[in-house]
Amino acid sequence: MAEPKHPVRTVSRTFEILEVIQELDGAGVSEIADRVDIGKSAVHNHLTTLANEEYVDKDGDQYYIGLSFLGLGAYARNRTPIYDAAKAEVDKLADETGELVNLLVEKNGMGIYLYQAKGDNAVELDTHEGKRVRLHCTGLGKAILAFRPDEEVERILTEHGLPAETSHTITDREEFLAELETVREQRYAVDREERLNGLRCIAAPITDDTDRSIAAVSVSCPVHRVGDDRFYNDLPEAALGTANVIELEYNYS
Amino acid sequence: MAEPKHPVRTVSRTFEILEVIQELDGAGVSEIADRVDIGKSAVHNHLTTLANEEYVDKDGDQYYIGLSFLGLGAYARNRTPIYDAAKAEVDKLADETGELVNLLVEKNGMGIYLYQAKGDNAVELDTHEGKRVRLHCTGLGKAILAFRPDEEVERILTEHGLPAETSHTITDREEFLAELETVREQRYAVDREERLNGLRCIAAPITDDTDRSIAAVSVSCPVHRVGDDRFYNDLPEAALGTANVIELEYNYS
DNA sequence: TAGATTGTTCTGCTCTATTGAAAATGGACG
DNA sequence: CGTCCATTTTCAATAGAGCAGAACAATCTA
Repeated sequence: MAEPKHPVRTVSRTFEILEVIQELDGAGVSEIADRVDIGKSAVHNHLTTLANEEYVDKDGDQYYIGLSFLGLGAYARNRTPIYDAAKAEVDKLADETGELVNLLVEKNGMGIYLYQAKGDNAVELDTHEGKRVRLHCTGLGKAILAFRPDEEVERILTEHGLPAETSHTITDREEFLAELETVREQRYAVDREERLNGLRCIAAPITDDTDRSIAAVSVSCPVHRVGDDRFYNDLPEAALGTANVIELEYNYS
Repeated sequence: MAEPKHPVRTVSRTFEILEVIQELDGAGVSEIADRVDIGKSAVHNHLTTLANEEYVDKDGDQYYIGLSFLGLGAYARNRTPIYDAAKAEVDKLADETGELVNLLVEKNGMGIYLYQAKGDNAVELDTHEGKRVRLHCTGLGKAILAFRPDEEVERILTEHGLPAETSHTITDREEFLAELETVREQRYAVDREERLNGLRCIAAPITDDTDRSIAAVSVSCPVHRVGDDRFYNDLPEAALGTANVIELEYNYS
């Protein structure tokens, strides 16, 4: 998006404040004023206004993100057609594997976790619904990029780069493009601790009837608990099966 | 919440715009300017600013709620302790009954749907996660109010009133309080088309160790498909069982 | 009790958001 | 192809809104 010609600064500041509150997991006026570059009284004015409309909860001297955002967030998610088609299947896969199952979509070159379901043994991660991640360092992202036109992949890689998240992250462009080729061949992507140490995933793309990816599902599990046998044999099959069912649901109903 | 002494009007206007977009399910500049009482160019400035930060998606001339809100919304929900304890059980209940299962919490005297899971035969409703409803007209709300101190109930009823949503809504205060007594006795609440014609629900409260309600779960189903037998015998048992498991999970872990 | 920290209120100044009109844009239709 | 109409987008001027800073209140610590 091009820079707005006449930005409304107050709006940006408001969301800046909200993001700080989220980051700090609840915060007070002074604390926020330190991080956002405006005075205490201005922050205070913002917060009382937001609290009045229930966009933040005030508990004593601490302010928290309000549940009103759930209305907007859930609404935005429900508008995403793939969500409706995928949710039940993602739940089922989490149930069957016992692991953490994720659904990711691409928006403006970044990945957004649209939904996740926890199986009984699911790892606890830093991911949560709505979280944004770079595409190159997750299995999900690779699965999505593998089924996009070359020029689109180039554009995204150029815009967002390939910074290393762990020592396993693929940071070389050529190497990454070769990896996408592999993904295309086997129709699923593997994340070998490329975003988080100790975590690996199997991800399968969900494509439309022109074979363009619109989302991806993954099963994430800790390296030390799930051995190679299950990881390289059972999980790809499970993920592919789920992706397939979702595709059918999405494309033909 | 008391009226802010120094409200930041721009913030209110921004959220007003966002709510209009949600209500209209996507809207253009003029359309929004008609509903919000400010000029087109001002609306345009707001929208470009919001789009720049990806809080709205621009598609041609239409603006839509952006997925960035999912991050804030899901975060707010995860901060609600009952969510984590309840989600898996709600899913299970939806699976077993095949109906629509809801989880509601109270905030500032109103009900907020925190989560819902659809069974195979689930009705399609106007409810969605994050939606706010008055407590008096839903089984969920009655289940929550029944396990709150009298003075709190009085305060909420006074603040929000008991407007009729359908011809079955209980609008008389005395009658409503008597209904709560019944709910306390049987430990579940029945919604007999009190919020929507053709829809009835069984709702069970989820209480903490002082027997104060913190949420409620319900099973919703259409009158014409689910007969009295199943409705009055099977569903209460199922809902109570689920509420019970959630309580254990919530209070002792 | 003094001192430190944080939240809240207040006032005037500055700069921002808004208005209103005019210029682009993009269909729809003959 | 060009003419409408409806819409979005730009622009300049101005009213008024948001902000900084100081003062006050409240709470906590030592």
